[in-house]
Amino acid sequence: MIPLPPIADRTLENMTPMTLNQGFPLPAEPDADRAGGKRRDSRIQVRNREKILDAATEIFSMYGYRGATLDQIAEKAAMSKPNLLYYFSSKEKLYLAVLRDILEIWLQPLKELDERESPEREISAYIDQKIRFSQLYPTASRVFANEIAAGAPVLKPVLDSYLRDIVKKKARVIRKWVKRGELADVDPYHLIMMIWAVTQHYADFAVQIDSLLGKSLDDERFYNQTRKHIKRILMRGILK
Amino acid sequence: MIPLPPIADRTLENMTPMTLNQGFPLPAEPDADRAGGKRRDSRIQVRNREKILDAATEIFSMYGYRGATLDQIAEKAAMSKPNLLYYFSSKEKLYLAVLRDILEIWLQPLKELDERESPEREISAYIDQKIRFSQLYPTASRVFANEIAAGAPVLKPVLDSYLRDIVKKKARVIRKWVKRGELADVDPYHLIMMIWAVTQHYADFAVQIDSLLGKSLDDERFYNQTRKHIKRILMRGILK
DNA sequence: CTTTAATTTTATCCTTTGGTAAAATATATC
DNA sequence: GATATATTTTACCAAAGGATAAAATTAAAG
Repeated sequence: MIPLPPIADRTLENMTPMTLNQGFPLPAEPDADRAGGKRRDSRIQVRNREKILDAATEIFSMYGYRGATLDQIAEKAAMSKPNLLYYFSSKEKLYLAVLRDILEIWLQPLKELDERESPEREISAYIDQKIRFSQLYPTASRVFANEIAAGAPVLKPVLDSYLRDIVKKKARVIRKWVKRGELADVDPYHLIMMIWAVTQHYADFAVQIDSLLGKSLDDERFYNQTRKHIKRILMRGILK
Repeated sequence: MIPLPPIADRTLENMTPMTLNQGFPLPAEPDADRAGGKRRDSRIQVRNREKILDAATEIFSMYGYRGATLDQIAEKAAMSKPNLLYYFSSKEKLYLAVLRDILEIWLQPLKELDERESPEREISAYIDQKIRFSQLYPTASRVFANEIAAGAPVLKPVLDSYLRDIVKKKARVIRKWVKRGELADVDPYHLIMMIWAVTQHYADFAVQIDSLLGKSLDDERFYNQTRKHIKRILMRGILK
């Protein structure tokens, strides 16, 4: 069992940061929630958990933690609510599982910034990865955005420690590039956030973009045009 | 009364775009919802509506339409729920009122882009206004973001027509600048979205930024640093 | 096959939530 | 200050939503 404090006085609803996220990025599922018995990870088990996580990601992405209902998620996953609860014993645990998955893929690209390479190559690759994430996991991106907008009740501890450390480290990399004269004199933090902002925007505001242009990143042409355009302007803005 | 179709089969919950937004940006409150009688706009009336709208904006910004509860909003507005419902007869109407207010200020700056001025001056001013909006109305920005993430159940018609037209018009302005050789060869739509993305990010992800930097746009120093940084990179990226 | 364990369904519970009715109180106008 | 109107409070209600219990079904193992 994930050692959650009692729900009553400290819930996601109340926006209080969770107390548990000590092991990082998020507490490794401590074998916890799987069906009680012995015969684990049966084919059916794996398939259903995946179905549920997908459905949950989609619903959470639209309505946030509070606005999403288990009924909706169950319906999207094509199973009954109690059946869903057989796999994830509470809405909160399900949400945690979803966030855990998202965080992992969200963080990965940043970690790869390598000061030994040229900023041109590295930042370009980073933008590529971020926009690819927006294309592949737009719902995940929105779940993340929602969590932040809600005050990061779950992720706050992660932001405050883990993410903070990584970003600090990568800011140093960028600063090194600036000192070496390979990059214009930009603030590393603002640069990183600018890249996040622009790339995530295409996932988070996909509906708006579709309204204005009738296009989405699913369209390979549009995807590439977007990618190149972002890179052109940003790279021009920051390279010496 | 705002002529809303019956709630049962067509609600925000169901994400179906509202059918009403024909008058634009959003249906002008057709005198509708005020307390029934004659003595309108009493001081108390104005004050309470404002209190409610503020509270609602804050709560909606955190939890979205579905996740927000009237109890929360009432509490934040320091009044009882039935009292709140005396001023706005339903959650849906309240949400509409909030969105109406937001849309107005959100749209304004874009309209002002003027092709007779230089792009340098105009785009710079536009960025200034957008970042100022993020500073002054971060919650409004998040309500907007939430609405879009939810599939724009209310704003879709507005995006599809009104916003679309404005953006199209302004894209033409930008294209003109490009043709005149005052601007690098950028795609107008992507440029506009890039500006939206970057400026709104500072409102929508304020919690994340606070985690990473311990700063917010409320801090005048940080505000100006941010503003200048965004402008420096973007302007450098797009000016000839 | 039979037996045991895993999965799914059905029925149900309690709390929250949007909303109403009507009584009570405050405010303004004459 | 009496009367009419506007505002606020109190008491509810029905539906939705998270969760549980236990029966029914399905799948796996011997």
